[in-house]
Amino acid sequence: MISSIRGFNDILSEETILWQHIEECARNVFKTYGFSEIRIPILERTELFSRSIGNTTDIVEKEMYTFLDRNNESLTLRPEGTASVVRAYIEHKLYNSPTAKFYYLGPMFRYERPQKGRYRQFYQIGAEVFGIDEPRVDAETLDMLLFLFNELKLDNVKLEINSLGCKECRPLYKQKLKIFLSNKKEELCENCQRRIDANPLRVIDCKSQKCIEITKDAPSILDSICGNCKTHFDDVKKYLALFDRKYSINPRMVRGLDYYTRTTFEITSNKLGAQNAVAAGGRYDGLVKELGGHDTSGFGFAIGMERLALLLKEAGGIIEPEPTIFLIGIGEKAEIEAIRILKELRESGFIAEMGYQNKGIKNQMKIADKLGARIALILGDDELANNEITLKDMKTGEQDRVKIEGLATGLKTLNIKKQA
RNA sequence: GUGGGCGUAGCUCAACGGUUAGAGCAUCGGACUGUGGCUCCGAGGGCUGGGGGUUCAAAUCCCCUCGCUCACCCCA
Repeated sequence: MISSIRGFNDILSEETILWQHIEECARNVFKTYGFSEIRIPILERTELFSRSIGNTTDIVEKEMYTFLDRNNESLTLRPEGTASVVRAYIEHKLYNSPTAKFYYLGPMFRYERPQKGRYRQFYQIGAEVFGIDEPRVDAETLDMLLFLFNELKLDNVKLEINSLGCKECRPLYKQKLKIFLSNKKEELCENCQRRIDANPLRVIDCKSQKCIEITKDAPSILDSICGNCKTHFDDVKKYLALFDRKYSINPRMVRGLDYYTRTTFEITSNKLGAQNAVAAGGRYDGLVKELGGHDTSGFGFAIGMERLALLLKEAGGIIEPEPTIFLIGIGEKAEIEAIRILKELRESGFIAEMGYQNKGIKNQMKIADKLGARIALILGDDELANNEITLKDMKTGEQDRVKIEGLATGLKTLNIKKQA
């Protein structure tokens, strides 16, 4: 047996029904906020990711699916979506549009050890806004994301925000923190001793009780950012209040991608295991320029599809299957007429299935039952002789003969079609 | 890359080192040739993840390997 490769999963119908529901909700919500869909390639030049995400990040250093194609060019399966959207924005000179707001959805690839809510091929729904560095954009985009969660009937998630400052003030904070940490180096956990140089911000995010204790009175980034960044952050909070969104401030929240500036955020749940973020993102004001465009600001987020689906299942959000009509034809003549009816029903928008007559009526009824059919239609010689068909309600067990002519119209009044 | 837990039928799980590896659910067939759900009867389905070793004898003990899973790391 040939199996799928590690961390690459088949999404089966039970799951795809939920995924389609999520996607449909997302498309509708994003549309009302003025976002349009962009479809970006799955493969990009490796350089795009190393330059945007950051050469020293784990993603670029050890998690990318990178290979040489037949032209000896280094290509990479996208580990995230933002870089590609930014590239497309620059490449197609989309900065001429007054509203540069895009959303995308699709698979991403990272070579990591799979665990709960983390796979090597995983799906994200993301959105990006370009060209406006107003703090209202941050709040408005967060409002959109939270509205999507509202629409999906998902509560029990929480929004945490932070500011990482800009390219002027963050290095100063990093330095300050490094000095603080160096003095306590011996007391930190093994991981964090290594992190002091590699990624000092990570230390204040460490889960080890020891490190939490030690970093209690470490300098906070929010006390260290510059005046402009501080004003921006205060305004984001002000606008979030105007959009009536609740949040908490977490000055210890760190993001793994180098391009983030100022506002960053996470939406987390305690139902997700160790990978507790269902969505995350932030502002990236230097990225467009870094990738060769004008000095254009950006703000965006990505939602983890598998994690979101997990939460919806946890919350018991079961999607009702659409009602089905099951046709049973008895005998050759009846089968011919049943096929005609089957086609007519489908073309009228009903979900219709038909049994196989050599199975016998009893077994066909069983199949109808197992499929969860709402209505069974039975056509035999008796019915055929009178141009009628037996209509059985599978819930109540009641049945009646009705005229074949006008059947589809009649069924519509029974209200068994999907509610629009 | 590191560590823990687990691999027996499609699924959930039994089986002290000792008959032909079982049960429930699911599937298929029958009781019931024009009527589903309930009940009863029957059937199919297993290289016990793979390889090696110990033993008269291994699903069971040992070693290796692969896979799944959770966690670290990291992240959506």
